[in-house]
Amino acid sequence: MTNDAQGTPPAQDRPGYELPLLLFAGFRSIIDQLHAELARQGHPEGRPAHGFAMQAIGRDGATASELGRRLGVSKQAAGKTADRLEVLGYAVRADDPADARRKVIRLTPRGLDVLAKSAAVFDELRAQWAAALGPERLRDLEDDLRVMVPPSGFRLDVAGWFGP
Amino acid sequence: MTNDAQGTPPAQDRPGYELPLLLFAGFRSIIDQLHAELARQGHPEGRPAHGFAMQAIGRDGATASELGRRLGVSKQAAGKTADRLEVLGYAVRADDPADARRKVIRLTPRGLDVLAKSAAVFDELRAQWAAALGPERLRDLEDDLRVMVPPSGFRLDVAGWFGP
DNA sequence: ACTTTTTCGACAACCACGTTGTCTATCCTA
DNA sequence: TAGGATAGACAACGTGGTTGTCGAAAAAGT
Repeated sequence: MTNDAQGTPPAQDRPGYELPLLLFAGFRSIIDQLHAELARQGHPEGRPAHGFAMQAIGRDGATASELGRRLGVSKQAAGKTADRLEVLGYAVRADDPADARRKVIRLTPRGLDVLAKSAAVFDELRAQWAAALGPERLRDLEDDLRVMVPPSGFRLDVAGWFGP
Repeated sequence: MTNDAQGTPPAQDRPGYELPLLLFAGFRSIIDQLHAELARQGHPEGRPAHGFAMQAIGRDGATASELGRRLGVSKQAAGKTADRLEVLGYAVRADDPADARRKVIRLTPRGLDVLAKSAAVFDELRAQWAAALGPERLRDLEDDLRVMVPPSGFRLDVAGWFGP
């Protein structure tokens, strides 16, 4: 036995702190490239948070409360994001004739365009990764990540990083 | 040739948008577990941003300007973070006798304790990944990420997500 | 040695994005 | 029909960024 005692962790060939940094840098790199490309394609205003919100709104629209639940934030925060999307021309709010309380947030054609372009850019970026890494290694990477991440949805409350 | 034409991207077996989500979820999962464990070990106040800042301060200390450069944020933002670390008891500021302008931010024993505990938890978490995935696959994952992320340092300006 | 330029820290104003709490209107149900 | 749950608006606040300005101190150029 070389170093499998139960005291200090055995033979960490690599420091553990690098893993989250690499994951974040990878995420950050993709997002930055996406938005650089979107800016080039006529959408210079979008921010990552808007992209996630629009994805969550989807083609069918959503109310602020629903959006908040999907994004893992409060309905007030979701409402503010919707305000911003409205100002930027990516979404509109409409009354729901069936329920006078609800105001459905729907994407405008411009918003749907961002969504479509984003999907295309994401695919293109993934293809670049596949070309650099090899398709099967990228699949492995994705599979491994899928194993390790909790199945719960993706929370986007990056403001206070949790905690009050 | 099955699908290597240069038109539309060939046979995207997987949608590209999942990759960044998985990367972020992996990062988020590790960070959340780290802070849950740190809270359990007597540091319930720490936020991810503080951890990164303390890492950047290091054992030798740093000035606000240096800290800002290391973190990729303005010196004012770094100064605010230092204020917060000071309030939380993780850092202190001291005059530099050699340069009356500089005020060196140094970690307190409590701050160094967070750093040490964080390193241990990161190692432990990485060991969990290695156990679940297999050590060589985890190494592959890290290597692949290292290939894809730009060599430039890790920017932590998560507030406005870039842009004004 | 003396001016000019750079750097540092502080202060202020502002913005983005989250939080809680409260309030009213509306819908659903017992 | 009364009561509870839900939607959205509004306010106050916290945190973490950003710019811009300023004075003091160090460095650099004559």
